[in-house]
Amino acid sequence: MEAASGGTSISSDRLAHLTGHTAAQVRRDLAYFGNFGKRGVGYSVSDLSNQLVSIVGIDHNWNMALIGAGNLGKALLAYKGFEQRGFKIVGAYDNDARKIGSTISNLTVESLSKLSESAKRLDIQLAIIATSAESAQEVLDLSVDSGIMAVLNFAPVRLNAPDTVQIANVDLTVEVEYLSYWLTNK
Amino acid sequence: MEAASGGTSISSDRLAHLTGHTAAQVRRDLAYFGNFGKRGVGYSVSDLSNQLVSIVGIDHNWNMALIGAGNLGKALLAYKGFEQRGFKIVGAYDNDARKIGSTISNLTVESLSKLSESAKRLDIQLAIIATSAESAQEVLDLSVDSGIMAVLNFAPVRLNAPDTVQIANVDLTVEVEYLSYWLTNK
DNA sequence: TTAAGCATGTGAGAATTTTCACATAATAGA
DNA sequence: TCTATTATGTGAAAATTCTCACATGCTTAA
Repeated sequence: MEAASGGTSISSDRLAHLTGHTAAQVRRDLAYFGNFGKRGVGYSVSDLSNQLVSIVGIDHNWNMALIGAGNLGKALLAYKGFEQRGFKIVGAYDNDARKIGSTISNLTVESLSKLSESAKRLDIQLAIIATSAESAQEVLDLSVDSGIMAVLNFAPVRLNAPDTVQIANVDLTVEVEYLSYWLTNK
Repeated sequence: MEAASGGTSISSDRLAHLTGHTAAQVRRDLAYFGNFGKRGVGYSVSDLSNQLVSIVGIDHNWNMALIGAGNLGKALLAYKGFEQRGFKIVGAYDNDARKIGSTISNLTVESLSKLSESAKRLDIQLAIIATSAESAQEVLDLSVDSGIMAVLNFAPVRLNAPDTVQIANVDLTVEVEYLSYWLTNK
């Protein structure tokens, strides 16, 4: 169980068991990024972790803008999971005059018109869109204009962006609909 | 543009454009469930919608239990998207004595020990797990024992359940990590 | 030093998914 | 009625993804 680097090691078989994949799949996927394992031994847990952290790019902090300070936006501001992994929400923006100026989790909600200036000043690379479906495309366009290159979209719409901007969609209703399908057809 | 049934119709080409897929893919996927289209015309929007609503099983309501009344849980209770699509949260549960008895969005948070009885009484088929990663497996086991067959899991862990129970995972950190990878390696 | 045991990394093949391309059915206009 | 046009549904090919199985390298023990 001891790897050369001193740490405990883990086999592809065990990783597969833990993640719900097959051992061959784990080996192939890891081999895509490099030869991290040691034949006859396995993968050094600490080495592997360091390598992956570096590859995924979470070895340094990213600054994020939260756009949309409704229920979901508030929850995301309060959510500790992002910051733990190096994703820090440094600005919150909304178009609703009743929300602008209010403070949530130590951040003051600003007018959306401030986004472009803030993005540059605060070095924001990533935006979270937690607006309604109707406003989302407009907000995305503004984000792109502000130089933001990656977007986490919670609005239930397919957004159009240039290829230089990456969008990850989180659609909660799609997930429950999948479960509904399963319950219906099981 | 008019389909036989009277409604407006839409082509696979246009559906593809709207959803970000190819026309051939749209046709094959729809054909898997039945021959909904009309050659030379397209798909009747209203017919297609009805068919899909029925296949996905959202032509009737589902009752859900929310487990974990932290920030995320509160946001999910306040989120309108579920109810709009026929998913109704009819019970909220937590183990934290400070949360039990409090009211969020017209629902009183109950002790987790009440889940099993409530699930039967309220005909709950679906659970949302919005607890910490540490509690999630335990909460899942309890849900399974309570007869719940489908689970939407927000805790960042891979849960083990019998094959008769379906789990959909929503891991927000995975999504931002994907964006981080993209920003790092673009 | 040698042999036995272990687990990686990876060709080769299998399985799955996607795309191509066209026969077929429906519609509209002359 | 006949012709031109349109867009589905689907075989067949292409591309991609996953699995099998084993040569290879590392470790331990005698």
